[in-house]
Amino acid sequence: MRIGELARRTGVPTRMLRYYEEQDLLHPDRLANGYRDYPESAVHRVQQIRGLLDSGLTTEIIRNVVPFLNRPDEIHLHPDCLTAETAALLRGEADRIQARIDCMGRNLSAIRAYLAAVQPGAGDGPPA
Amino acid sequence: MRIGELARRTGVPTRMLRYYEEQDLLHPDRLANGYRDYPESAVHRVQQIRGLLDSGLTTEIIRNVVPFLNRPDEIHLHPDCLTAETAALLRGEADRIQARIDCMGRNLSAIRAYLAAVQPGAGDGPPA
DNA sequence: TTGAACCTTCACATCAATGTGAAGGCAAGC
DNA sequence: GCTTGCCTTCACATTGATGTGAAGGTTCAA
Repeated sequence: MRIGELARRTGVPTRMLRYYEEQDLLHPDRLANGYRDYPESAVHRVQQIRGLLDSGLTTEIIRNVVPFLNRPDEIHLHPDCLTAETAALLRGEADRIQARIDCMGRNLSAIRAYLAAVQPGAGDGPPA
Repeated sequence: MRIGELARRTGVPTRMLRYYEEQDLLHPDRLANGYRDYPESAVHRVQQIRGLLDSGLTTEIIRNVVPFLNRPDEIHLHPDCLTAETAALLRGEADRIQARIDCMGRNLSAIRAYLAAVQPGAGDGPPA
């Protein structure tokens, strides 16, 4: 598909899709006329990128982890290609993501606890 | 304590501590000479702010939720002070934080699954 | 063949978070 | 008193992710 359709289907502006390509997060083919040509899987890929970006990761980090996020049915990288350094880097990123999740989880609990204490029964479905 | 000690104890530069104050995330008292005077609890508060910032939240969002993150033993806000709008806003923020947690959790799982598939036993403790 | 709706690249603007440093006031010790 | 180290405010620079728009090529359909 071309860039406009991908933008429509993901809600990500074309400007950003080109930026992600510049940052080596996407690698669309080119049609004869120079237009970018994205595979169907790009929709999922873009959603992953957006989620990671929204979660505070930089494009540099995402560039490192995104090759490993493909669906299992896509064979894309042999374990042989995974150097020890890359694996360590990946584990490091995973740990940092875990720390963020933990941090947000703690704070979220505090917020929810506060809301529950102040307005019991609100937000978790009506009591009848 | 003064700003220098807080910076040392949290690892956050004084520049940022002043910025967080400007953003209404911190409200230190002032000594007679104009120096900022932080309570002991500011250490924890700053760590919360850093964690949320690292998790991709903006200072605006943090400003909205941070008053409700105090320890339960600190009575700081009567339920009366919580307008319906504030509660709704808070629930909205909570939902967005939840969405981030979910998103990061999915990506984290994918990364960990990949690592586990490629290097079973690494990172989860030695097999003996 | 003209116009609309795509696409291209390029460039400059913006915004939030942060770095850096100048110019100067205050406090403690020598 | 002077130096040293802390603090103050102010301002300008930078970085990463974006917005915006110009100038122009390509379909396609009326």
